[in-house]
Amino acid sequence: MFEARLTQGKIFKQLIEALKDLVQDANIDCSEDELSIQAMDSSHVSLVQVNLQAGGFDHFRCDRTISLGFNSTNMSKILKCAGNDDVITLKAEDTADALTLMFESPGQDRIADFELKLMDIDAEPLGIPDTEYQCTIRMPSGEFQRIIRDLQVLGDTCVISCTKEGVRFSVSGDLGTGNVLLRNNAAEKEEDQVIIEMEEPVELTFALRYLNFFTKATSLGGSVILSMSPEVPVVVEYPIEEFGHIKYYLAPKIDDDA
Amino acid sequence: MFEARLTQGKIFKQLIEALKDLVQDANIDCSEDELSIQAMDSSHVSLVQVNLQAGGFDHFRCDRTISLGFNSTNMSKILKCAGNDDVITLKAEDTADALTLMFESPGQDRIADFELKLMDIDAEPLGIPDTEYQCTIRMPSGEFQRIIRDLQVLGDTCVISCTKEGVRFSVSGDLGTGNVLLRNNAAEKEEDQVIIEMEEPVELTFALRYLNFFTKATSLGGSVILSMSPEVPVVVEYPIEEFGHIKYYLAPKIDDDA
DNA sequence: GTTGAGTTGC
DNA sequence: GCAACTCAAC
Repeated sequence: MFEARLTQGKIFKQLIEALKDLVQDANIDCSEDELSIQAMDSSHVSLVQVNLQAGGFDHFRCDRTISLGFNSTNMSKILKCAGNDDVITLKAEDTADALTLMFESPGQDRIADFELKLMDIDAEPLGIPDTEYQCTIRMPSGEFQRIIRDLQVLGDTCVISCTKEGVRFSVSGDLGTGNVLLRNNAAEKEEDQVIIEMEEPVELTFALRYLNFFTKATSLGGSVILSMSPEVPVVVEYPIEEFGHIKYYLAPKIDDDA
Repeated sequence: MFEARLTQGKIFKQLIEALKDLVQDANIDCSEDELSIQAMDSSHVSLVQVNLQAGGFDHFRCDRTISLGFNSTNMSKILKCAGNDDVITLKAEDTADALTLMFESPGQDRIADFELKLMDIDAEPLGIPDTEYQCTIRMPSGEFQRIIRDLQVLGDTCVISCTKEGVRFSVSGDLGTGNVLLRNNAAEKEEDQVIIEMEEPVELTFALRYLNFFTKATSLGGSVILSMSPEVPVVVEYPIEEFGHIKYYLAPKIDDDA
């Protein structure tokens, strides 16, 4: 059987919220080492990938690898029934067609359990090579969210160009154009830092619509890490301290103009 | 060329917010002395007029008078991309069809620049005689906002009557009637003062809808000044300390009942 | 069109 | 810290 107990149930709530707008159905894959979720969005443009290390749970048991296919809207509905301070426990028998979610209030004076019906989902083979990237930008996640939200006012496509000095987000549309430049900035507070590691400058173009979906993960942590290389998908990673991460992949638009 | 730098960018944000509900399109007119905006509201009932002295900017350069026609909704959208603590710089070439807005974060580690496409607007000839008024009331701007908001509950028309003793705002509607009387009051704090200067008592009737639009300027300053004479438009002025003002003009309703 | 969440100002 | 407002999701 599978059983995972998470004192900070809020993290699991936030993770599901951070992918439900993007993917309809997905598998929770559990091994004895970790819980992971991988899925492409409905239009097969982007990919989301969640990893939670077994050690980050307060209790974790997984007798055999198991795939639990869920509908993210329904999962979200059930998780709305959990308080942000609740302890959340996930349970499934090896052969079960349902996932049990248990919500315990901090004082244990309220215990709720829900069963979410599961579904069989064709697990798409998702080979994600763990490559080196030419540019890596760590910045405050709130800042990234703000920039994406702002630029959306002006258009639906955004150019991200990274040099040693900083990273520039540009948009152009009917009302006009916009640019936001963040300088490499080793602020005192780690959460305010903008840290760029770069071998070669990189400039890529993306659909703001998807970048905006990604920022639903903002509340999971203070930092976001963008990794870019020419002609390959950008990785937008929200690390979850001592526990894992949620990563989004989005292929750049190809400039036919060039 | 034209270039104006404003450390307190918030003021410009607030000004645009204070007129965008009232006017769709307007010109920013710049001379070497000042930046001004004048426009009638869409239904040609009221008029708004902004003046900012060149000396109030941290840098101001205007080689030749220039009119920059903008759509206030679009301007507002772009200004939403500026933080309240940002330094805002406006720039335009003499022949430009776009206005450049630059937003610098306090620490300068974030620099954003936007271009707003401009439009040609027929500048309506707006002769505003600088007359003496029979009554002038200076009161806390928050108090004025509160009164207008409260009275709107009861009706859509408001009578303002000013005597030496005080100013009375009256409304009458289906639910009942309401009156708010403010006494002449030389409070210690200047911002709490209600100061009435009067030659003859004046009583005028106005549409609350427009007075309410005017109160969008409340955050620009602690005081508002109402100037009234019989049968001419009231002036609702929000002074901006050491810098300029935003003034609204609204014609009184004529009592056919009388 | 309705509702909810986030953000921002008081 | 609270409330209003605005934007986005359903």
